[in-house]
Amino acid sequence: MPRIARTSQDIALEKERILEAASDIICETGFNNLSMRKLARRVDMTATNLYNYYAGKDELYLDIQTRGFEIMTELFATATADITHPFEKIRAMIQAYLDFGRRYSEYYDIIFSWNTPKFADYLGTPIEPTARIEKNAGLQVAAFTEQVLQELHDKTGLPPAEDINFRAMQLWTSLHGIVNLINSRVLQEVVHDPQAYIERVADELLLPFTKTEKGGSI
Amino acid sequence: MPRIARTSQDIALEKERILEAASDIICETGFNNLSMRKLARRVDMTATNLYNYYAGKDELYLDIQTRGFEIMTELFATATADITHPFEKIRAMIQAYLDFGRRYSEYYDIIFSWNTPKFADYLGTPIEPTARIEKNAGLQVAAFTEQVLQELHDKTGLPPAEDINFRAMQLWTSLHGIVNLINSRVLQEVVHDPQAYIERVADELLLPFTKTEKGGSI
DNA sequence: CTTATTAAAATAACACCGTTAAGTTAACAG
DNA sequence: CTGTTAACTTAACGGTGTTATTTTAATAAG
Repeated sequence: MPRIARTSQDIALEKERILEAASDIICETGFNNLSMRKLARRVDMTATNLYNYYAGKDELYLDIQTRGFEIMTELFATATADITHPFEKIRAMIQAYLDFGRRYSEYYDIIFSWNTPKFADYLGTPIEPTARIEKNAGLQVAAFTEQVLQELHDKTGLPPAEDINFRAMQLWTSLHGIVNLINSRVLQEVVHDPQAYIERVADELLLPFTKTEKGGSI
Repeated sequence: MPRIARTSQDIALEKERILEAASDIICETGFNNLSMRKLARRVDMTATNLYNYYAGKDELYLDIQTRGFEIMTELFATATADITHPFEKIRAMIQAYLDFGRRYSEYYDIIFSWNTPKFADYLGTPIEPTARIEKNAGLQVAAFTEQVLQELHDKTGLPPAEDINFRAMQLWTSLHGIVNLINSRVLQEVVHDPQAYIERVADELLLPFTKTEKGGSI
């Protein structure tokens, strides 16, 4: 005799609708202007009712981060799709990373902000599964990078097999430093020609993958 | 016949007291737990009365950032004080930067967070002077770094004079990438041995300052 | 010593925030 | 038609930054 519950698929669909609206708000007005009340207004329900779909703002954040990683993965994939030589793939991925960081800066900031929840914060909580999905989405990006480095190693012997992980991480942390400082509007105040700076750093990041490990003027 | 206003020095002293309390709160309970009301409670006044000293939370942030830069400058100074050779000074500064980023992570995060006010946000506002002080404190750190690179150049010819600014910025953005990812608890989830990773990156950052620009195993 | 003046501090209030508890609406099986 | 319960809303709590208004208190002049 009771009212029948919606299928979990229907619920997922509604969550998707909410997530979409949250993404819109973030992209339109920035991450700081996302509030449960505004989000609710946009999906035509009460703020409290959102809690029937998301356990809280944190779970929403996790889904947004996952979405960000997915966008990133896709950007990596399309950027390297038409390229055969792994060295050029790496070059393209560097550009794709910088591109993502700046075009999707709101996603980027949520993902790497220190006051945004991270996987480890949810171990043993009800939303640990959601957090795990987020983490895996991130690891996929790392795996993609290492895979390309592996390709290059197989083809040219560089980087050494034992350096693949290190080089992938180095690419990541180096580019992250730049993107983060750009998005926080600090780099612009200190570096005279940010674009030129970025290009040169990008060039030098490729050096460990060249034969001589030197060269690469400018 | 009116009550006489306090000297601007006395006001500065009271602002200093407030800033001190704010720093304490941040260091004890984290940056996110700093609120005007909590701060007021700690300095024994009302939240609204804080506005007689600080135009708003933003101005407070700026002062905190300035303080952070000052700590950083001092750490750089003491780290290099007993070192004569500029190459070793650079090595020490790299360690000092990493040290600052982790020991004073709350300051670090405020300084480089994208949702914290930056100099450019206050051009033309009443607190532009405060913002300018903050900016200069930051530039001083950069200047310190470039100065050491200049010393090294004068002594060894490396780095080339035209690269001094670039190398200083590269040191900064590279190390920032690491510190930021550590503080946001992301690096730990992806890099197997963070400490080893950091040490190797630090080593490689020194390569452009060595004769061969190669070498430096491990 | 009182009083007018005014700086410094406090009170009250506004509009927001994330979140919870309790109540309402509405759909469906029997 | 009715009992059950899922889905949703209303009311509320304690918090936030901030402004307008009022009170308190110090001090120079009379």
